[in-house]
Amino acid sequence: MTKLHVDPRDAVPIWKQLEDGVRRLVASGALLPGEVVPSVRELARDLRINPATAAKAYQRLTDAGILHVRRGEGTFVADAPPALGAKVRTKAITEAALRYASVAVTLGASEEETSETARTAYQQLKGDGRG
Amino acid sequence: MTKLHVDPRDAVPIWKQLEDGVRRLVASGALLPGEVVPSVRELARDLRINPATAAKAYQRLTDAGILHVRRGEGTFVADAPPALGAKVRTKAITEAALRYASVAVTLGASEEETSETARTAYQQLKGDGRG
Amino acid sequence: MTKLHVDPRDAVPIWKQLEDGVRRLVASGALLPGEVVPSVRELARDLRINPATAAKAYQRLTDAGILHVRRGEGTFVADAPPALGAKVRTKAITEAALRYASVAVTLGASEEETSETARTAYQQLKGDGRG
Amino acid sequence: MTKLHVDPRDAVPIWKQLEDGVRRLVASGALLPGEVVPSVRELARDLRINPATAAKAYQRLTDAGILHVRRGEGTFVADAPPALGAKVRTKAITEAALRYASVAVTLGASEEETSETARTAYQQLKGDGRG
DNA sequence: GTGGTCTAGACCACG
DNA sequence: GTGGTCTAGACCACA
Repeated sequence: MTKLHVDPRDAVPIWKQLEDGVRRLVASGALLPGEVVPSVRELARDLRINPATAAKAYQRLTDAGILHVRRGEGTFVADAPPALGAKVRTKAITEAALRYASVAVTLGASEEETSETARTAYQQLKGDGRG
Repeated sequence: MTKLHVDPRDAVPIWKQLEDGVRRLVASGALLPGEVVPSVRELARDLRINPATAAKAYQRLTDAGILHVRRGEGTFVADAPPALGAKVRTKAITEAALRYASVAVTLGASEEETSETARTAYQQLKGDGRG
Repeated sequence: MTKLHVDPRDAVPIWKQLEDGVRRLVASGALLPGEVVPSVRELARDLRINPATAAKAYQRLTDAGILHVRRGEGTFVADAPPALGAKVRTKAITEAALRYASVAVTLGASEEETSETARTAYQQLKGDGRG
Repeated sequence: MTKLHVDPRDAVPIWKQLEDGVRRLVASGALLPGEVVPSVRELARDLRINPATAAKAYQRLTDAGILHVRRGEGTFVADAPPALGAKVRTKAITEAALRYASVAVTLGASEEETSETARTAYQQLKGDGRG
C-alpha cells in the first residue's frame, strides 16, 4: 500500500533510501498532510529491516519538518511541509543535474538524449502520485 | 593542466571523483589516445590528496582499459578506449536520470525545469572538452 | 476558564505541562486555596487530551499536596500549599537558569539580553495571575 | 582536555547532552574552527558510553554544519559555523526564557532573583571559553 | 586509524 | 500499541 521499498544491496544506505522515498511520496502528493505513515515497527517488519534503521529515517524526516510525531499515537505527515530557500533549491538541482550530465557525457549521450531521458524519468516519478 | 579537481567534502569517494573525471576527459576528447596523464605522485601533489587514493583511481582506469601503463615511461590514454554495450549504456543513463529526477521532484521542480537544467549541465560539461 | 493549555507537539510530556501549569496558577495566586478545579473528564475534553493523561497530572498534584480530593464533591486547591526547602528551591532555580543560559550562550546572546529576556518572560507569566 | 562530560542518569539523552556540550564549546570559542575534535571511539572510551551514541551526536552536529568530516582523517570544527536566522534565534531564546521563568515563578522567585540567577548562570558558562 | 551502517535486543515514557 | 534511547558487536569504505 505504501509503495515503499528498499534494496539492502544498494550502495546508498537503507535509511536514506527510505528517507528519500518518503520525501518523494510527500512531494508528489501520494502522501497527504495529516495522513498517518506506517509505524516504525510495521515498516521494519514489512521491509525486513531493523526497526532502528526505519526509526533513523523517520527521525530525520521529523527533524526536517516533513513528518511529525504524536506521542503514543503514531507518526503523521506534517501539516505544512517546509519549503526550501530558493537559492539552496536551485543549487541543489543544479548540482544533481551536473552529476547526471557527467554520467551522460561519459557514456557518450547527446544533448537531446540527456535532456529527454531526464524528462522521461521525471514523468515516471510523478506518475507515483495520486492524480 | 588537466582540469581535474576533486572535492574532499563531497559524499562520493575521492578515488571515484578522480576516476569519473578522467573517464569524462577521455570521453569528451579533452584527453586523446596516446596522450600522457600525470603520474600518481604528481597528481596527488597537485590535488592535495593521498597518493594511495590517486593510485586506486589509476588502477581502476587501467583495469577498465581506459589507461595503459608503459613501465618506466609513465601512464597514457589507451589507444582504443573500449565502448560499452548498448544495453548497459542505456541502463546506466536511465538510472542516473532517475536519481537526478528524484531530487528534482523532491524539490518541486517542473518537468521543463528538470529537463532544461539537465541540458544546461550537459552543455557546461561539454564545454570542458577541446572541440 | 482556567487559562490552562498544553502543546502536544512540545517535547515535554503533556501530563508534565499540565502539572506545571497548575502549579504555576496556584503559586501565582490565579487559583486560590479552597477553589474548585475542573474534573478530570472536563479538563480532558476541554484540552482535547486523553483523560488518563489529565488524571496522571492530578494524581501527582494530589500526592504533592497541591490539590485535595473530596470524594463525591470534586477536586480543590489545598488549603496550605506546601513550601519547598530553601536549599532544594535554590538548586532547582539554579539548574533551570543553567539550562536557559546554555541555550542563550549557544545562540550568541549577550549577558544583558540573557538576563533581560528572563525578566520579560517572568513579567509575562506573572501577568497571568489575578493581582 | 575537552571538558565534555555527560550524566547517564540525567533525563536528557546522552547524545543531546553531548551535542549541546559541543555546541557550547564552539559558540564560546573553546573550540576553534579547523580544530580537531576527539574521534568517536576516543570520546566513547573517555565518557564510558557506546560509540554509536557519540556518533549520533557528532552526526547531528555535522548535519547542522557545526562539525565536518574528512574521510579517514577525523572530525573537525567547521570553518564557518552557520548563524541562525534572527527570527528563529529570538524565538528560541524567548521560549527558553519562558521555560525558565515558569520554573522560577512556580518556586516563588522574585523578578530580580530570576533575572540575576540567569545572569550568574550565563557568566558561569561563558567562563568555559579560552579567554 | 577514521567515520558510517546495520543488526539484535533491551528498557523506558507516553497515551 | 506508539516512538526514543542505549548497548554490544559486527562489517564496510576511506585515507
